[in-house]
Amino acid sequence: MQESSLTEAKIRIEPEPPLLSRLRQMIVGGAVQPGDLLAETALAQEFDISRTPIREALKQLEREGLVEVRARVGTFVRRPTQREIHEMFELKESFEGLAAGLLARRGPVPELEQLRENVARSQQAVDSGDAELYSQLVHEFHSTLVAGADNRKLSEHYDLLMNQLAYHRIVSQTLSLPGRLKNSVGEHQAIIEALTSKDPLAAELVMRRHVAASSQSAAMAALKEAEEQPG
Amino acid sequence: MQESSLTEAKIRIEPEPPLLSRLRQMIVGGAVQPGDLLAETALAQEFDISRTPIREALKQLEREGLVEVRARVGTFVRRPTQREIHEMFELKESFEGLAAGLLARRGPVPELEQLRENVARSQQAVDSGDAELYSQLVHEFHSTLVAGADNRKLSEHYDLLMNQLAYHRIVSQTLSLPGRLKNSVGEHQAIIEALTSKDPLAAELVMRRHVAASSQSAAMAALKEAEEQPG
DNA sequence: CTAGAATCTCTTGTATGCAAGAGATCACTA
DNA sequence: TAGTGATCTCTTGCATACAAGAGATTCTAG
Repeated sequence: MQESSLTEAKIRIEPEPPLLSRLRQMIVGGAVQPGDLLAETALAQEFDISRTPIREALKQLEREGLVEVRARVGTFVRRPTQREIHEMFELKESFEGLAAGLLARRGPVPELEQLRENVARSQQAVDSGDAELYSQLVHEFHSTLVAGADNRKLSEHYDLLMNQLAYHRIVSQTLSLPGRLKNSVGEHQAIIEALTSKDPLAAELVMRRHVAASSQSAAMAALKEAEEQPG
Repeated sequence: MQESSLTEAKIRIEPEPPLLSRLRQMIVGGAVQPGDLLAETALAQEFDISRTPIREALKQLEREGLVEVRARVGTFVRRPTQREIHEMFELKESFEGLAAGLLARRGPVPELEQLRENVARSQQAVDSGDAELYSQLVHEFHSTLVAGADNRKLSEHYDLLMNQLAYHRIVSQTLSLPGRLKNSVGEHQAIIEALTSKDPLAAELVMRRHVAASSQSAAMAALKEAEEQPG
């Protein structure tokens, strides 16, 4: 292969093609349902573009586990199996545990203050009974925590995972046992305390216990959904 | 979107397109070096196929972090930054720790016997001074352990990670401090004991300590390589 | 000799036509 | 009516032509 005469490529953040983002959002946002056909021709017309870029985006989404491309049959929105959901929750626990450990090791960082503000707002949401807002804040808490680990590769893997869990997150967060809601605020508070205690391993274990607990109710919600919508 | 009239797709293992595998192997195997240009036209001629499938494979590899596609300039083999290498070793520790915990929780499984055989052969390789074989067995030990966790999503993420670390694994395993080699056999033996002790958390911690230790020497090797081949 | 602009070449991005196959539909037969 | 076969339509897979831009090169002016 020919050696490039260019100097080392500068590190640039490349914006993701909007087409890919839009298609992904259609899936994780629930605009299309598992089992739905995503035909290249139809999408090409809808986005007023040729099949080629559509095709590339769909291939990408296949690699992300969001769709399944069946040769000469069609591209379908994928529904994770029960087993995959279980596996992904195990990974989620590991990722967020790692993030908590790394964050605790970093010491005082801006993200910690964001987490504190998040908990305060979450408490207000619980007090005012705004389940929708609370659900959003819970998601934000976990995202902020992972971002605070300051490990981009971890973030990449985490985003990949959470996209696949997205539609299940919707049901899990909203349908989870009401009793867990206010309890969750307390757990988030405890997590912050562990993060500031400068004991990374303790922070990791507290985080993992929290994720495992919330995953349990989320998995139950996912199971319930699977029963209601038999494939 | 039109609902598919098909019954739920059966779970089938789809073989990966050989083209993609071959291109990936060219990169992780070292046939092409970081910075090298992978021009679609040249590859199309080399593989006697049109640009379209080549292009799709390259996009895939970009998503895997192995190449960088610069619009209207070229597709180049990517060299991970020092920071990324550090981040990936952190992830590796987490992944293999999770795998050890899951494997320990599973109890007696065939993979454990494979690991014992691996250690026995590794000891022979050390005794006979076969560094090449030993390096290969070390890799096999870790692969077997992750596979034994019986979590496919974990395996997917792990494979993704290890492909990116592949060319660094080459140097790290072969160039790592000779003193660590025989020490490593002992550590592998200790890991197996922890895996059979039915204490998942202990197994995880032992595994993570081992990975962290070996990562340190590997990171040193990667750093050394980076100095020798300035971008 | 140097600086700068125009040009030129090589690259990827996109559109489109055709091939091939999977699956649904419909006709036909026992 | 049930089963079976051919056909037909819709899908993705692949090849290719053209567009557009980045960067190296060359030419020109000072």
